[in-house]
This record gives sequence, structure tokens and C-alpha cells, in this order.
Amino acid sequence: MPREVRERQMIDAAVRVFARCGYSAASMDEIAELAGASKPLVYLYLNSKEELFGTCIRREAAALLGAVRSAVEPHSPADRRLWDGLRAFFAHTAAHPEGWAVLSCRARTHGEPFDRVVAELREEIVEVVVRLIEEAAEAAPGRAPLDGREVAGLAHALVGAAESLAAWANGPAGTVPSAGETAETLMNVAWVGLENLVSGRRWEAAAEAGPPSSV
Amino acid sequence: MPREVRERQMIDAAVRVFARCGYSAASMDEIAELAGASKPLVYLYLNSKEELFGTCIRREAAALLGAVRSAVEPHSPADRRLWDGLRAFFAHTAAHPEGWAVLSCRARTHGEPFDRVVAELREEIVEVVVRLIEEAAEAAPGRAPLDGREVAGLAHALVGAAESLAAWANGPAGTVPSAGETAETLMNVAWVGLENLVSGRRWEAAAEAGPPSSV
Amino acid sequence: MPREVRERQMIDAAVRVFARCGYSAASMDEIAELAGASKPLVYLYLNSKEELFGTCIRREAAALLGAVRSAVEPHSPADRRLWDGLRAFFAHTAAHPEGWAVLSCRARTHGEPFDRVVAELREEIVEVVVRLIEEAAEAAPGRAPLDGREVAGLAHALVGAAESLAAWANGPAGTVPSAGETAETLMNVAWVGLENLVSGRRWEAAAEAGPPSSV
Amino acid sequence: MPREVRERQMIDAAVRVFARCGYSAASMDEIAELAGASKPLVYLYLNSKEELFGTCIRREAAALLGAVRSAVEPHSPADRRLWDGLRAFFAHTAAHPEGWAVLSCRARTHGEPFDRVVAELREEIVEVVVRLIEEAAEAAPGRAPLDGREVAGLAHALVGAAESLAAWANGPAGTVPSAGETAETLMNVAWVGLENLVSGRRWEAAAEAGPPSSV
DNA sequence: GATGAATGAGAGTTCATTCAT
DNA sequence: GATGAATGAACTCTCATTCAT
Repeated sequence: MPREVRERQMIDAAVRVFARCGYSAASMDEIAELAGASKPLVYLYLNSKEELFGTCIRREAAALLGAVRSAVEPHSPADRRLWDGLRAFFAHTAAHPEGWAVLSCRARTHGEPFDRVVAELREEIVEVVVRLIEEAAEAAPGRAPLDGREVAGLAHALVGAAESLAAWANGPAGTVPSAGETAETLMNVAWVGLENLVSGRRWEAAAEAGPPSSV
Repeated sequence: MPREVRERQMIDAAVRVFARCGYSAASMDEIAELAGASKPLVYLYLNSKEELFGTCIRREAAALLGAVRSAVEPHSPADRRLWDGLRAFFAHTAAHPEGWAVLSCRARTHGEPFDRVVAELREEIVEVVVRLIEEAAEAAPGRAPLDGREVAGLAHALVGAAESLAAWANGPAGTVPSAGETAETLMNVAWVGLENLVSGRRWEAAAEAGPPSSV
Repeated sequence: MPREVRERQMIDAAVRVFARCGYSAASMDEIAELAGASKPLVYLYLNSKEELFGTCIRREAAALLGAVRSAVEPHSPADRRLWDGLRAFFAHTAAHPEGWAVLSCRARTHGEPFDRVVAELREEIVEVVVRLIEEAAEAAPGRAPLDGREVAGLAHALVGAAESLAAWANGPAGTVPSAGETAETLMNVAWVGLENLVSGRRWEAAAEAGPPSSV
Repeated sequence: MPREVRERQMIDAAVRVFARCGYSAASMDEIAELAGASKPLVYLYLNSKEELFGTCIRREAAALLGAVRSAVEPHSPADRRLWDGLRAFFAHTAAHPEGWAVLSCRARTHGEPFDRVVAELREEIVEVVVRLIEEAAEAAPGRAPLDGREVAGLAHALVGAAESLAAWANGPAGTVPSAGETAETLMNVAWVGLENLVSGRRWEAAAEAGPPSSV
């Protein structure tokens, strides 16, 4: 059996096991067995548990990013791009729940080099969203200037909402909404909220709210 | 030294270590040492690693829920309750980053009984948000009926956004916004978006979009 | 069983196994079994294979050096001191063949930190011998000046001869000479040779020997 | 590439690796790579690690013995033969430090069949020296009869001294004496000592020494 | 109530060795 | 003749856990 095929089988198996157990609790024995190969072969091809984990993360991150990117047409209007991206994101995470589990949770559990890969992936996505928001703001009729930090916060909120919805949508079968529905739900609250925001409509803490400084 | 004090020291230490390393990579040796007690004593009081982990999760979940609940006055208007709750949530996670790390990430890494505790905490919060949304919808002048599943989706999105912002706000110091700012950012987009939503304003996919069959 | 006792048993066992197999071929399992303890206990007390090996070497080196030192009276004449030292050396190596095997052969097999310990022990002994030779030269009636490098060479030769005799004397039982005999043999050739040397009598390569430069 | 050439390359590589790491720590992977051949080929030609090690030892032993033998002319006088043999020994060990390392140290580390090969080499050399000593004794003017066991001891001492000097002479460059110098140093003390010995001059333990019972 | 002493089980990793081609 | 692919066995080391005191 050619090396490349074997290697992919191993990485597939590793993603499955890492998704189920997390990094430390995953055992190389189990991965090797699931891959249908012996442990020494896994080490020959993938070198070490740590490196194997890194390979898994990078592969899944690239796959997710690729799926989102190829779903977005660069010349569409901002809302359409967000919509397409969200739909692709929900579709991909639903289709590859194990990969998504590794990225969204397992990878953050095992300090430094992997944190970073996932954090970079996240930042990349956040920046895309930031640009979308800025573009939407420019195109908006109103002229309320948006604070840079607030935009970053909005982007993080949007990404977090998407992640949360992905987890929810992958939940116990039966009530799972489709990728399209999920994307629509998010678009409805986020995009409409955004439009209002850039046109200056904001929520104001009631007078009696008291200074937030105390918290 | 009375048992309760010792026990709390142990749980404190355990939360710290679990937050730093995750469940499997945490070592009882380290926990015992950090707690300033001998290992047999830890076992005498807390029985096993698994049970200790469960105790940590439940304690931190109760603390977070308690903080949020006691910040919300039941008779305030819906928006005010959301605002207060969010502020308390961000303040508590910022003040107890290790507890939050255990809840938000570590606990999801170690299957079944712990998943469940965290999932239950999450559901509890989501349901609170669901009720807030429904209440807001009823109070709204428009009368667009909200689908139950959509409301659930919105609530999940809001909770996810809050979690994401909590992580962001606990990030590398320097650019970290305060709990108040973070809460405001989220309120601005979410509440305003919600108001529009319940009054019937929705985002519509452009006509020519058509669902790409492959996604 | 108190820790110190156990620890000594472990080191005893380790010396035995290292002497028989060398560093790499020795197995911690075997050492633990021979010591009558479980492997984790060995690690708890001695930390690692490498550290355990180092501990063995240092203990055996100190024992040998101590035996030789306490046999030599500092105010005896030079020849008497050499004689006493040699006898103690042969007696100790004969009484502790495993310790001597570790020092003389196994330790040189496992790069750097251990090479060094043994090399230092050897240098220490060589320097003692160097001083003996110099003292003997000063006391000698003749006045042939000894070259420093030649003295070092002589000392190394003497130490090597002693090592070789120790190995020989520990050989297959039956023909083994006693420590006293062995020491006497060496004294006879070395000390008498030395006396002649310092009084100027040297061996001269026959005329037809040709220049050593060609080799 | 003809088999013999390949085979020699492999043995060369093996000697290098064995010299550096010792038997157990040497890896067949490394040997194969250094030889520029694939591992199965090494096994095809040399059968196993153990056999390969034996082949290395025998080759190096034969080379050393050959170098010494061909340097000695059978009809020279005894001192000249010793001198020539020593010079050749030091020259060869200096020119082939890796071969000498394998013989002098690595081979003794891996029990039985290899011990024996090296021990036989040593015995062969010792016997040559024994004959030289006996011949010298016969030719000597004095008539002190030499004990057989003492002669064997002397020979072992001489060989050990030579080995020790070889190691010393191969030490850190800068102070290393040439083969000729090293040989001369040894001749000076050994031959002159021998001459005295056979003519009856012996070192006598001082009267008051008395054998310490404990040693 | 508290601990020093001890371990069974299992982790990641490496190695000498062999086929099928 | 030569090799890419593959493995059983063994190694060092760690951990959760339990007694005897």
C-alpha cells in the first residue's frame, strides 16, 4: 500500500481519536489500530504524537478555510459574501464534525504551538469579518463612525456566535437545523443589527443603570 | 486545620491545574503539592481524580450562574436584565479566568459526565436568554411571529458570542476592554438586531442566490 | 523498609547489572527486579537511568579512591607509599570486581558526563603517581633531569599496567595471584626501572634502528 | 558496485558507529545510512547486528596484529623486537583510533563471543611478550630464575601499560606525543626494569612493613 | 488526621529484522 | 541486486491509587 494512502488513513484515524478523547487522553495505540497499521509505522510516517496532532490541526484548518474561501465570490456585495461564508462554514462543520471538534476544542487544550495554529486560523477569519463590517459601514447611508476596537469586538462576537451555532447544529440529531437555516438565523440578527449600528442606532443603558466602572 | 478549609484549598489548586493542563495532562501529584497537602489526603477527601474534576466543574458552574443571577433583578425590563446579566458574566469570567477555562474548554474535553454538567449549565443560560427574547418579542410593537427553533438559535448565537467575547476580553493585556465595554458592544448589535427582527425586518438573500446544491 | 536501605539495594543491583551488560544493554526492569523493588520506586528514588548510572560511577569511584587513600600513610617514603597504594588498589578491585568493571570499562562506553567522571578519577590517580615519581627522582643520587611529558607518560603507563593486572588478577579462578603478589610484580619492574631511569640509565635504540620519524 | 567493495564500506561504517556508540547504542539504521546502502542490503551481506559486530572485531584485531607482526623481524635481538613491536602498536592505534576503540573498549562491553575474540587477541600479544621476556632472561648475565606466573604478570603489565599509553597518546591533540616518543618512554622503564629484574635486583618491602591482614 | 512507602498498568518511542516487489 | 513497506518486542518513564503506620 503506497505511503500517501496510508498516511491519510492515519491522519483520518488521528482526527477521529483526538476529537473523541482530546490530545493527552488519545493513545497512539488506538490511533494505529483504527488506521489499520502498526504503531512503528505511524511513528515512521508521522514522527511523534505532537507532530501528528499538529498535522491534524493544520489539515483541518486548511480544509475549513478552503471551504469557506471557495464559497465566497470576491466581487459579491458584503452581505452576500457573509451569507455565503456562513453557509459554507456551517455546511463544512456539519460535514466534518470531528475535524471541527479538534479545531474548536481539543486544539485549545494543549498549550502553545497548537493554540497558536488555531488562534491564527481564528484571527484570519475575524479579520475577514472585520473587513466585511467596515465595508458594510462605508456603504451604509448613515455616517456614524465605528471605533476600531468595537469593530473587532463585533467580529469576535460574530465568529463566536457562528461557532456556538455550529456546535448546536451538530447536536443530538432530530432537531438539527440545516446549514442554510442556521446561516439565516445568524444573518438575521447580525446583519440587521449591524445595519442599524452603522446608521447610528444604538442601545442605551437606561439612566438608572449606574456606572459600569463598579463591575 | 479544619477539613472544609483544606478541601477548598485542594479544589482551588485543582481548578488551577486543570485550567492549565486539561484533565488528562493534570497530575494528582501537582494538585496535591499546589494544595500543600499529601496525596493520600487528597484521595481521602475527594476520592478520585474524576470526582475531583466533577467537583471543580460543579463549583465553578454554580459560582458563575450565581454571579449572573444575583446581578439580574427579576422585575427589570428585558433589555435591562440582559444587560445586567451580560455585564456580570463578563465580570465574573474576567475575575476567575481559571474557573472559566475549566468550564469553557477543559470540561468539554473529557467526555460524558462532564460534558453533561457543562451542557446543562449552558442550557440553563440559553433558556434564560430564550425567555428574554420571547418577552422582548411580546413587548415589541410589530407582531412578526418567531419560530421556536429560530429563537433557540438566536439564544445559542448570543451565548456563543458572549463566550467568544469573554475569551477575547481575557486575552493578552493591553487591548483588553472592560466588562462594561464588552457588554455594550454585544448589546448594541444583539439587542438592536433583535428589535428589528421581532418587528419583522429581516435580511433576505438576494433573489439570484439560489441554494448551491453541493453545500 | 526505610528509604536509605532500599536506595542502597538499588544501587548495588544497578552496579551489578551495569557491570554485566554495559549502560545501554542494561534494563531498568532487570535492575528493579534484582533490587527486589518495583520499577516506579527505582525512578522515584533515582530519577532516571542516566542519573542512576552516574550515581553508581560516583559511588564506586569514591570507594576505590577512599580505599587507596586510607591505605597510604602520607609520611612514608615514596616507594612505600606506591607499594601500599598498589596493594590497596589490587585488593579493592579484587574485592569489588563489579564496581571495577563499571569504572574501568562500562563508564567509558557512554559518552560525556560519565567519561568525564572516570577520566577525572584516573587523572587524580595519575597525578598522585606523578608526584611519587618526581619525589623519587629528587631523592635519587643521580641527577638526570626528567622531562615533564615523560613523567606523565610513565605515570600513565604505570596506571595502565595496574589496571591490566587488576583485570588479569580477576580472571578465571585458579591462577589468580593475590593482591600482594600482583603489587610486588609491578613494584619490581616499575620501581627498579624508575630508579635506573632517574639515575640516567636509559635504553638506547640500536644504531641501525632508523629514525622513529617515519612511523 | 561489486559486493566486496560494498561490504567493506559497510564494515567501515559499522566500525565508526560502534566506536562512537558502543554495541547496544549503535543502530543499524545509522550504520546503513553511513555506508550509503539500504538496510536490507546490510542484512543480506552481514546477516545480523551481532555477526556484523564480530566481523568488525575480527577485522580490526587482524589488522592490528598484522601491523605489529610485520614490523618485527624474527631474527633481531629481543629488545629490538620489543621496540619495533611497540612502535608499530602505537602507530597503528594512532592511525586507526576507531578500530582501536572498538577493540579496547566496546568489544569488552558485550559479553561472551566478543569478549573472547578480544581476549584471544590480547593473549596472543601477551604470549609474544612472555617469550621476549624469557629470551631476555636467558641472555642476561645474572641467573635469577623467573617464576612463570611472575613473567605472565609482567607481560600483562607491559601490555596494559601500552594500552594505557595508546589511549593517552590519542587524547586531546596538542600534547600528544608521537608513536616513537611513546614507545621510547615505555621501553625506558620496562626494559631497564626487566634487565635489573633478571639480574636479581628486586625491590624489597621495608622490613617493618608486614602484611596488613585486612587487605 | 495524616503520611512515607510502594505499585500495576499503560503511555510514547525505538529497534533489529523481514517480506513483496 | 536492491528497496519501500511493515512489524513484534522491548525500552524508559509516568500516573492514579493504596496501605501500614
